[in-house]
Parts: sequence; structure tokens; C-alpha cells
Amino acid sequence: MSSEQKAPPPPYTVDVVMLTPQEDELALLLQWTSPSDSWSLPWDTPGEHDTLDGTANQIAERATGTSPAWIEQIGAFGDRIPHSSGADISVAFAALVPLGTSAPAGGRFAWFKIDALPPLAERQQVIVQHSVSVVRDRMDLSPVAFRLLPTSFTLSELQQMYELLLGKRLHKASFRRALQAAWLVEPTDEWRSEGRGRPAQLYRYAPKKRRKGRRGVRFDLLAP
Amino acid sequence: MSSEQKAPPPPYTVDVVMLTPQEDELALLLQWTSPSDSWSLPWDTPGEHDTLDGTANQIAERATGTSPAWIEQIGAFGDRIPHSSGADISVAFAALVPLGTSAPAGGRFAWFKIDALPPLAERQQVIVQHSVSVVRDRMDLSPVAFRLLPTSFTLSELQQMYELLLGKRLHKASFRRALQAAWLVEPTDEWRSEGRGRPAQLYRYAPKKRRKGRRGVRFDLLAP
DNA sequence: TCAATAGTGTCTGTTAGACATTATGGA
DNA sequence: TCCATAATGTCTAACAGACACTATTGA
Repeated sequence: MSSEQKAPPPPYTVDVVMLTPQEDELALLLQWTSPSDSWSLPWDTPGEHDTLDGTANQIAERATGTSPAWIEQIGAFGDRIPHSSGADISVAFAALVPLGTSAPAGGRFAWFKIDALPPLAERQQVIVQHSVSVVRDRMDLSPVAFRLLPTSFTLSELQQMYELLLGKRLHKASFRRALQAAWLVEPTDEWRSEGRGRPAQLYRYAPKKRRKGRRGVRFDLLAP
Repeated sequence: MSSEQKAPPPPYTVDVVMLTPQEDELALLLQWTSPSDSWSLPWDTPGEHDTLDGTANQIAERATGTSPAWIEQIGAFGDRIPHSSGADISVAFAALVPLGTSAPAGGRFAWFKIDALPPLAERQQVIVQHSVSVVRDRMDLSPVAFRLLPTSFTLSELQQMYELLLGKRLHKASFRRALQAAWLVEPTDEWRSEGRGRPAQLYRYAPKKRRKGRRGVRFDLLAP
């Protein structure tokens, strides 16, 4: 910010949508904001020499204590209603936080299931919706699912993670065939017995190949 | 902007990357900026009650005289070097402008082939690169190519447009089969003879179906 | 033993991509 | 006539999705 005077309303905020898997659902981290007595996305205004990415990372670390497994800017959002800080626009980031390790520090933060959020300001609702769809659109472009799991995992766990992030069911045999073709995982010697059925072999993330030329002229176009 | 005083540096700018097909290449619209005596992306700062989208549209219309065929926000960009206006961040939009109808108004604007741009500020270079890759990534999700062509066009012209926007060659037979399967065009009675070979039938854009559920578990993943 | 889950083999329909062939005009 | 381009048919390999089957544990 380039004003040395009082403290004008900040020109823009950085808001972070932090998502984590929780009991087969996506959960979102919110913070309790005292002046307005309501829940909001964690946010801040960048300091004088901060980058947008750097600020977003700081916000995420402050809230969870660790670096997110993945974070990406999803855009700038502005409507005619200013942010609670008075800022005209908010630059929003979506982030994924590993399973389990995501205990909110202090009492000001809490996780909410994505389908049962408390009331949020309208702009923040839009940001949350947009973040979830960006995550779902880009999941297959980035091997993020692996970073949300422990280093060893079963293929069923991996598939469940993909299903959670993509928001749809996947076909078991096809999923495994595609995994094998992509050379992304390798089996370990360990097996894990979990409840009733046959024990599952544990795998680890071990990418071997890069993508070859993907096939395809597709016209899966949206309607005009 | 919420200050009633002098005129502090604007908090952020809206910058628009306008692209158009030109002789089998993409071309970019730049404006000559007098104080700095250099080329830059067309930009402005939003007025008090403007939205980001509205501001971007105004910039595009002012520069070309018409509405762009497509426009989408691609994100907020900030580095430690301020915009020439003094703004910390720029909210960037990518836009596509129809073939031909894109004569720049006045003398302050000019089209440049995307591979032969004049020197730009570093942030603007990043914005341009990012815009082009966003266009290439999202082309297959939106039937924009049709809006860049006249109402009647040959299938070869359409394919060339797709190749230009996607930045890669497509297979002719597959392209046509996919087009037919998508019910996006219908033939007219007219034919056009162009140079040597057999005349081509003209088609018009006439979408009939919506997309059905697309198949696929794909692991065309990027390397870590 | 039964129930539940892991993992695999096979078949089928779809389709991208390659190749070849026909069609039709201009030079 | 030859050449260039349009348009189409056929074959093949890849692959998603369905289904069935085996394997291996706990209850």
C-alpha cells in the first residue's frame, strides 16, 4: 500500500479458501471475525513489499500451521458491496490442506462441511463456489491427490480422494488401469487390513513417465 | 474508489489482452502510452460503481469500437514493480475480437503479431503469456471459434481457426467427425471456390444438442 | 460358513488417428 | 491433362465402462 497517512480502507484483500477432505466430504476453514460477529474466509491485506502469492501462503500458514499442499489464485472478485474491510475487490486463492494435519490453531478457526456452511457475505459465497469448481476442473491436471494422503496409501483410498475432489464416482477397474498406464504409483511390500475384507496393498507416489501426446479432438462444448 | 481527497495512485488497474486472428497467427492490440513513450496493454481504473467485468468491457469497446466475442478474467497480477499508473496490482482480462472487424480506432492503437511484440513491462509480458495459455486451454470448452468467423464459413476455415486458437494442428477427418457428433454446424446451399482445388461447402453455426456425460478417467497429469 | 473388500480378466462399444479413395474445380 | 483441395470410407489401436470372477481377510 502506497499511502503513508492514516489508514484508508485497504485497496484490496487476499482471501483464501482452504479445503480439506473430512469424512468423505470437503471441508472449508472459516474464521470468526469479531467486529462483524460472523464467519468469514481467512483474509489479509498484503504488506508493502508482499506478493499476492506470498500473502496467500502466509494467511494459510497462519491458519493451519503448515504450508498448504496446493494453492492457486482463482481470480479477483468485486461487486458493488465492499468487503468487510472496506476493500473494493478481493483476490481469491484456493488451497488444499492435507488430511488430518489440519488442526486449526487457536479458537478462532473452524472447519465446516462444504454443504453445511454458515451464512457468508455474498462475495465470499461466490468465491467459495468458484474455488470448488476450479479444484474439480483442475484436479486431473495436477497430481495433488497424493499430497493430501500419507506417503503410503491403498488404491481404494486414492480413488476415494479423487472422487472427493472431483465430486463424482469413478469406475474401479478403469481407475486402476489408468493409474497403471500413467506410471504414477508403485507398490510397497506392505499390506493393510482394515475391518472385514481382504487386506489392501499399500502404494507410494512414484511418478516415472511424463505424459505423452494426449489424443483428442473433442467438442464437448458448452451450449451457447 | 473510496477516497474523496486528491488523487492517490489507483489501487488497481484493469488490463485487457485483446487477441484476434490475423494471417494464420494471433495478434494482440496494444496502445501507445505517451508519458512513458512505450506500448502497453489497454487499461483503466474502475469508476466508483463499476464492476471488474464492466470495466473490462468498456476498455475493449473503447479500443475496438465493438464488444469482444469473448472476454474472461484471468486473474490478478502483482509483483513488486508497480504498474505505470502506480497501482500495485492489475486485474487482467483476456478477450477475443472477431476477424477483420477489428480496425483500431484512432492512431493510438496497433495490432502486433503475438510472436513479434514490442518491449512491454514485465508484468504485462506475464499477463500476455498467461492469457494466451488460458485461451488455448479453454477453447474446447466454449464455441468461441464460430464468433470469430463470418456467419458462413468452410470447414477448413473453421479448422484453421481452431488450430490457431489451440496452437496445434488437428486431424482433418477426426475434426469433421467430432464436429458432426457434436451437432454444432449445419451445411448451407452455397459453395465457395477458392483458388485451385474443389470448392468447399459453406456451413453455419447451428448448435442442436447439449453435451452428454463425457467419458473418462484420465491421468494426463503434469509431472510433479 | 458368510460377508465384505481387494484385485484381476475379459468383452464390448466408442473413437482418435492413419490411410486411401473419390470428387471437383483451376491451371 | 495434371494438380490442389474438399469430402468421405475403412481399418486399427487405444480405451472407458460393464461384468464377472478370484483372493483373502474378519465375524
